[in-house]
Amino acid sequence: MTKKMIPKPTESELEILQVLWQHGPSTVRFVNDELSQRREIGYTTTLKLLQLMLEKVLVLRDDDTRTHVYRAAVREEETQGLLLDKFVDSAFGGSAMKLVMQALGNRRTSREELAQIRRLLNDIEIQNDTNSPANDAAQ
Amino acid sequence: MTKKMIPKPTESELEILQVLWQHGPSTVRFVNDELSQRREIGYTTTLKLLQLMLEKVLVLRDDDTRTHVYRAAVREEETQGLLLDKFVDSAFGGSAMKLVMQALGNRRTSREELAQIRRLLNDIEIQNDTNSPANDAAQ
DNA sequence: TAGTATTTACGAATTAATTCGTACTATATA
DNA sequence: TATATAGTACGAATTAATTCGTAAATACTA
Repeated sequence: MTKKMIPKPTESELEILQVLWQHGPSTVRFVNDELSQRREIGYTTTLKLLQLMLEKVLVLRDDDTRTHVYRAAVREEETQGLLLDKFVDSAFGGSAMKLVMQALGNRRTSREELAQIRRLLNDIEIQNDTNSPANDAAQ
Repeated sequence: MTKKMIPKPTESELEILQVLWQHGPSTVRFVNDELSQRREIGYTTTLKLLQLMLEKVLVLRDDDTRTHVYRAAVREEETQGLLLDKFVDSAFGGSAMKLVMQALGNRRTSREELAQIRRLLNDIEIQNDTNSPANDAAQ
């Protein structure tokens, strides 16, 4: 049942995935232009990164035309979930709660965002009650 | 005004900081024993890591006795905050909200934890109202 | 005291990530 | 067509992180 195991993208690879997730399938030129807005980076560096990402199957490419077009091979939410798990583990000793509290506590959060989180909390609570009334403690 | 700039700890350095934060000042031997419970690692590797961390001033050490004692030089919350900022930026394109939603959505959260977050949300809302009634949007 | 064990210091190998130069090929244009 | 432009492939240098071996010093123990 060989599950599709996403390799953890590196910092640079993540930058590129962000571009592809946000703008859809793109040429090396386009990706490089985007990255260049954030930092100094040569064209062939971007090209090489995309080629390496192709080997790792983090991206796919259409090379029918001379100018190749790359697109993300991994979903945004899935990848973020993977990274989040590792991050919670390495930086917060496994406590997602601590991370959430820290994230909410240390920055300005608008009324709209607060409301959004409350809605999510309500949903979660309903889920908890519906599915297992006794299970009010996490693992 | 030379602010104290914390260098971003690497993965391994973070592992060690976790041990020091959790157990307080420790010998190389102790840190190594702790790390060994999680993964394969040689004694001199741990030693070397601590020595490098000393240079970066991520830790301090007491070398009055032959067996040196290391302790964290950076605070847990502060370091986590720094890492969180970078992580939000690199993995979530700067959106702390997306991260929080993902963190809450993708795992079981107990009733007690939900209540804890609600309390925090209330506090934040009061702060928002008190300090700047008009400012209900984060930049 | 003689030998064993523990510890520190430090050089250096290894591995992974990032970066870019150069050669080559295809396309566009003067 | 000949020249310039834009693209891909790929080797290799660089840098950072991790790992460990070995030597030297100190402390323990038989």
